[in-house]
Amino acid sequence: MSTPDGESRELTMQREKKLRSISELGFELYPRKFDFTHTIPQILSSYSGETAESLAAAKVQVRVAGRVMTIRPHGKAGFAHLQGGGERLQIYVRLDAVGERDFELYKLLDLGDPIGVVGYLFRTRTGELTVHAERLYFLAKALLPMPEKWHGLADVEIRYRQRYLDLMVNADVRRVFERRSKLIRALRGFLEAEGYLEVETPMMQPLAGGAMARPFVTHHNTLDMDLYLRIAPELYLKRLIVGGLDRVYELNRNFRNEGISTQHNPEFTMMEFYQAYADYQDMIELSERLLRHVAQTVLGSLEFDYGDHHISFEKFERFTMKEAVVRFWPQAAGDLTMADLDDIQNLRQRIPALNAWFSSEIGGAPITESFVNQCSPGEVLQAVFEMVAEHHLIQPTFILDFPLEVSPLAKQKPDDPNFVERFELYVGGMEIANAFSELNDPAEQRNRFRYQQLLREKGDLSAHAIDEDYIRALSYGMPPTGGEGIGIDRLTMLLTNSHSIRDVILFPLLRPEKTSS
RNA sequence: GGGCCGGUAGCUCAAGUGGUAGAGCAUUGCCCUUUUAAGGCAAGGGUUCUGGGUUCGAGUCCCAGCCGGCUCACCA
Repeated sequence: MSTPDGESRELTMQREKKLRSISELGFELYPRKFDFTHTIPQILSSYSGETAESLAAAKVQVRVAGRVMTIRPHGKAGFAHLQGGGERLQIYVRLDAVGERDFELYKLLDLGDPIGVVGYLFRTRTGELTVHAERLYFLAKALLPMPEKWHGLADVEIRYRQRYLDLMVNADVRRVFERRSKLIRALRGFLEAEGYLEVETPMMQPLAGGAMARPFVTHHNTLDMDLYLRIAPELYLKRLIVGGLDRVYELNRNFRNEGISTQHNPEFTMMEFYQAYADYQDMIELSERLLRHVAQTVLGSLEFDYGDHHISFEKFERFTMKEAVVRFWPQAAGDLTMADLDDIQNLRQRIPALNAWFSSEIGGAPITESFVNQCSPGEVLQAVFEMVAEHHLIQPTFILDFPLEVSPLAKQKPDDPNFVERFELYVGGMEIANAFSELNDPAEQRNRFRYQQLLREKGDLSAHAIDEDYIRALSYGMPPTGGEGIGIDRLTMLLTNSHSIRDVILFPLLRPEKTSS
């Protein structure tokens, strides 16, 4: 694929031959630069309103560069479209206007060649704004053929592997990444305005903490030590809260050595932010304002379509995890009350009926018997929540109050120590954010880590490691703090109506390309 | 890793129940000074993903493998 063979080799040889002919005409093959007066979007936005008459009177001179995307020769004249800045502008090249040498160049152009044009603007008989060329400049050769012009580039693998081709021919792909950039700028702008300081903390960590996931391992030669690519910046950001940076955020990559899916890429972008003297209720309020701000900035609206759904950021639902389970519990699995959820034996007995409903109605994998019997009440509750409620959470919904056992870094609820002050935000059936009142009692934190250590010894590779250095930091006194992480790729998916995370990551991880000999 | 679907010209796709592998675009040559999926005439281009098997005969049927997509699981 990367090295052309067979027929495409022949195409390359044809184009190399043209390149030699272009050289023989006296053109420099890979010139250093091209001075332009306008970009293609500038010409389109400035002169699209002008009539043929006003253009003929003004005879606006332009120097403009772009990639040749269409060629329509007509004997001793011809048209082409140049593409730049995601837009296209037509040029008209005629022998008597550009001269023999430049017209020979026009005839040697291939789809994909970057060129420069000097000329004046006019409208063709069909009314299209066009550059009447007076000089052509050769800027580089496309030795490999462009994607097919009718169907564009459809092969999903090539779209991801050779994203530059995807960007060249699929205008909406370019718009997705422009919007992603705008989204990130809006997030930074919002947090800066709230008095947050952007920081950078280690990507390579001696312990992979701050989340429950399996890490990537690497090695430092001089120190002869293994390091982990971070699964989260969380524990470092809270060390900064201890240090008195009362509002910090980091917007960067995390790495998790887990499966790949439409919602998971091994490296993904997370924005985590921590605010001293706040709790998770404050983070809910902040999240609502933040999401409304970015939707308004990026889309100009609080409402948008996501697949078949119309989503609105006007209103955010709130349920505790237990409320959500009761609310969405399927009739097919019998009646369920809040009281039933407090009785783990009762809940366990209902799993078979729930599994039967799930496999027939939803088609997912059931909760296994060994999971139900081995795991803690909190883990069972979370599994049941994900099974019955998650796919209902299309409109923005905060799920509050998670079980203690699945939340080793969050503070307990004062009136119910089996649950913690934590929420996750769901939109479009996806988990978008995760936040809690940060646990700042070092003794309690050590107990939580010890519990995680037990899970680890039982073989749970994603259980949290004990981080004594972090406990030491907490022991200097961390103020009460609210913290949150927002999955930027998923938020981008929502705001661009993308249904695979690979469509919002320029170069998603792929299996290595098979080498052609 | 499991399930489902797919792999035919450079690209997008066709080829009843097994019977000479085709089309459009792209490419090459010629004609054409306002076209835009420009047009006209002509030409070249294939180990049908790989390896076995069944058959007189396989793009088509069987087995194994490779690659990709979707989906489920782990996870955010």
